[in-house]
Amino acid sequence: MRTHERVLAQIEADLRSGKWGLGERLPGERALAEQLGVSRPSVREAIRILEAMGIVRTAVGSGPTSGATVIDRPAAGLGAAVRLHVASGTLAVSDVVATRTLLESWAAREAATRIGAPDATEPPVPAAEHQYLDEAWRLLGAMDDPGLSVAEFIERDQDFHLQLARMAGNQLVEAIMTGMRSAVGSYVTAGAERLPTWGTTAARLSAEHRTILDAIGSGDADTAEKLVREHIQGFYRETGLDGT
Amino acid sequence: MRTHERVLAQIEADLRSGKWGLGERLPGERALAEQLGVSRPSVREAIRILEAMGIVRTAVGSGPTSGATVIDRPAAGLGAAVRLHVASGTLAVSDVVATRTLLESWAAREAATRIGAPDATEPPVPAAEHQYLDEAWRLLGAMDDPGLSVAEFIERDQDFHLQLARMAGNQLVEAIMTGMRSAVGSYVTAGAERLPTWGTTAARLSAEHRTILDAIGSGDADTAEKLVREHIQGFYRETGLDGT
DNA sequence: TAGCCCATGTGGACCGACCACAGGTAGGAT
DNA sequence: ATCCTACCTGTGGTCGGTCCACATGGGCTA
Repeated sequence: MRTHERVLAQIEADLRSGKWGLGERLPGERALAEQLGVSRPSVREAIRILEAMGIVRTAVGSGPTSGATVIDRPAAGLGAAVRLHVASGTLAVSDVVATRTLLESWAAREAATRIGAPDATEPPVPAAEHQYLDEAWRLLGAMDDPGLSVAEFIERDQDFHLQLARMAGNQLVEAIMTGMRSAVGSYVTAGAERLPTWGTTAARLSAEHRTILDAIGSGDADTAEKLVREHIQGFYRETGLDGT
Repeated sequence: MRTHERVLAQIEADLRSGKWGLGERLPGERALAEQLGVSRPSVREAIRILEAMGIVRTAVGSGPTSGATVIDRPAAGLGAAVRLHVASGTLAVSDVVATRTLLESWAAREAATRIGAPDATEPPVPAAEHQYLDEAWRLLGAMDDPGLSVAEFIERDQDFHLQLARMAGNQLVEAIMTGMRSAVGSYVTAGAERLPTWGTTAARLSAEHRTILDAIGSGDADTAEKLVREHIQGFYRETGLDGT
């Protein structure tokens, strides 16, 4: 096993054992190198990987915010992986779109179910779903601004859709959605900008968003799932990003 | 922007432009460093990330297999990201299980649909689905060996389930499934080994596998999806990995 | 002609140094 | 006593160079 892999394995074991929790700082690179009996470059390579995976963030300087801090950004690693493989041609954008449709229509169903029948088994955040729902409505209002550029509209649209994923309460699904967003966001914006009738499309998307939120808010899982699927598929078909 | 990030961005751009395709080799670390006007450690850090993401593989020595070669292992990066975040406590195993259930039941539906109504729009691999189906049946036969240990059985079980995902023809879904497998495989094996009545469970799983393959083979999408969902949920409920 | 051996190119690992940066702190000015 | 400034210190960022292990392949030798 290569040196940086040993370092990585050690840090992963320490994470698993709870030695370092969220928000805490790893020892400095020099200290870590000495503790593990390896050189500083090897430690740095391991930390680079952790950083790319969204496990830590690094900062120079001194004080409590400097050094390598444990964070929780699963979407960073997932997004980078998807983005790089789309770049290399391994992953087709159409596959990403299909996966997004799948995950998000499921999320809508799940969200509607949770809203409709509040799960009493989650005491820490009893009304979290409604909080997310309110935030979604707020984002929806922000999209009505006629002065928005295409890119700005898409930005808010993605925020809205991310909010839907969040309502399902599955962090992995949320992370995958966020990752895919960062991976293919530029393709989506480019596709939207090519549309000659963008104004019409934007209005239709907003209207659909409202029907989706209504369905979720009233706990109608079947309708919510169906609407989301048609909403996403319709947009990608229109922009030609669905692989056809 | 940090130096290794510039290197990474450059390589990603080159990948996107098709400068280096699958199976080709990147220039050597020394050459790359000189071309980009950076030091070798910076190049190495960038390559480390690409390696962790499953974009390249590195090998020492000389000859055509040495150096950094472009590969396509999206599951490597996705798996590492999921595994590390499970280790750090960000992602719950139950969320991973839920996501797996979601993706795989969709894959079963998709596979059955494809088998039932062969898609003539994919000329390169006309009978790929049937090929995968045959392979799945073969794996199923290998699981009947009564001399298998729990770990060996689970290993084949995961291969079987991966085969299902493959039949859906979505590389991202397949990669996510593979990644999740590597991320939580040890939890699954540990859970299975705790079961007092493993022999009974194994026999039931095998029987369910057969009904699933039958449903897919006959193009019955609804049944295939339902069976897979119940199959997975049943197993995780039995082993207590579903979060309850 | 067959076999061996070493030149060569590759990544792997390390060392030591210097830099930029941000906090914290001690000192001086008011 | 208070505030401000200048410096000290610890942090990651970057670099150049060195040496090593390894695998190949071609040239040399028997």
